[in-house]
Amino acid sequence: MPDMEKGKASEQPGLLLAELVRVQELAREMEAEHGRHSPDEFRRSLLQELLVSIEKAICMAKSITPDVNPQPADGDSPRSSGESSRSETSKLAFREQMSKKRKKLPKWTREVRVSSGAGGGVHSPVDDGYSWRKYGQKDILGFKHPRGYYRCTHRIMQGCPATKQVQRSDEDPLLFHVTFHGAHTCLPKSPAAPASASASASAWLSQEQQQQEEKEPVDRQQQNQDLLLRFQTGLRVKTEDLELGDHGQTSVSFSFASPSTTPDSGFISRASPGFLSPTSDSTYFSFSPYSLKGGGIKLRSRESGVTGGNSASESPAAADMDLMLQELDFESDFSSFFS
DNA sequence: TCGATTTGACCGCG
DNA sequence: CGCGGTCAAATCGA
Repeated sequence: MPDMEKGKASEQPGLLLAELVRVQELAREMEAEHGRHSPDEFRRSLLQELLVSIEKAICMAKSITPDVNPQPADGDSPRSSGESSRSETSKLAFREQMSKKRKKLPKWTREVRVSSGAGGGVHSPVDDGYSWRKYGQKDILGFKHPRGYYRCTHRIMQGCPATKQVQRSDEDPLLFHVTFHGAHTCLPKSPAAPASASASASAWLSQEQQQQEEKEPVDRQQQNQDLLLRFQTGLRVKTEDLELGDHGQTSVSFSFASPSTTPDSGFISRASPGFLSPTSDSTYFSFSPYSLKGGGIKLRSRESGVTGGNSASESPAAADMDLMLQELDFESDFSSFFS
């Protein structure tokens, strides 16, 4: 079950480097934070994030180390079985390629909790700054709620392999287990000259994200802060909904319809599930939502997505990014490396 | 009109 | 053979 085989040796180094840079940034942030009176929670988040980055870096390093993954892969050679109705060999080929690739992708999970008081619990505010496109939903044995499958919107355009699965917790409807597969390779259009935070941030964000963003302009001051914080606000805060209530029935409109739902419901954004582009030298794209929170900076979140991304019936009050990283663990495949 | 989501079918793996 | 993951046609909605 080695999930993460030695990824493309050619790209891993870049990712690794990016991750290391991130680690460094986080460390600096912590250092800067040292003398300050920041909330414990904030520190803890930072630390946690730092740990995660380190772990990722280690995994990547291992993955590109020759002897760590002796298995050349593979076994899924072409199945001799008769061809399935799903005709088109090209399709099949594509699939096999995909699945083969998937095995190489790193995978990690995190649990995320939404703090919406409103009994809503209707949507999962799990967002990480990337734009995802849902491509499936399935009821999973043993789970009360269906699991949502998302992949990076830029899969086609940029061949970004990142995917994630969002599973609402059985016990706590406000808790979501998010499993990420693969790192993002999609990138901002090389922000050659990141003159302003917004500029760079926009570059990083996808079109739709921008669309959403534009509805919620970040005020100037904030932008400066953001700059300091390395675009932490570049994160899009959007709500994605999973199933609705208990019936498992789905209805997007519904979840977004509730104008009165709690303002802060929603959102958790954590960034960095993806890595920086290997080719980019843009190390400034290091998101760190926690800083936002802890730093006392509040994201104006009327667009927190709760309301479908802008209908903002919410109070302009800054939502205190109630994000909580409950736990963040690397999956078994990762642990397999350490054994 | 076009991109995103829904949803049932398909398919490989265990 | 069942389950989890993905595909893709139909549908939604901005």
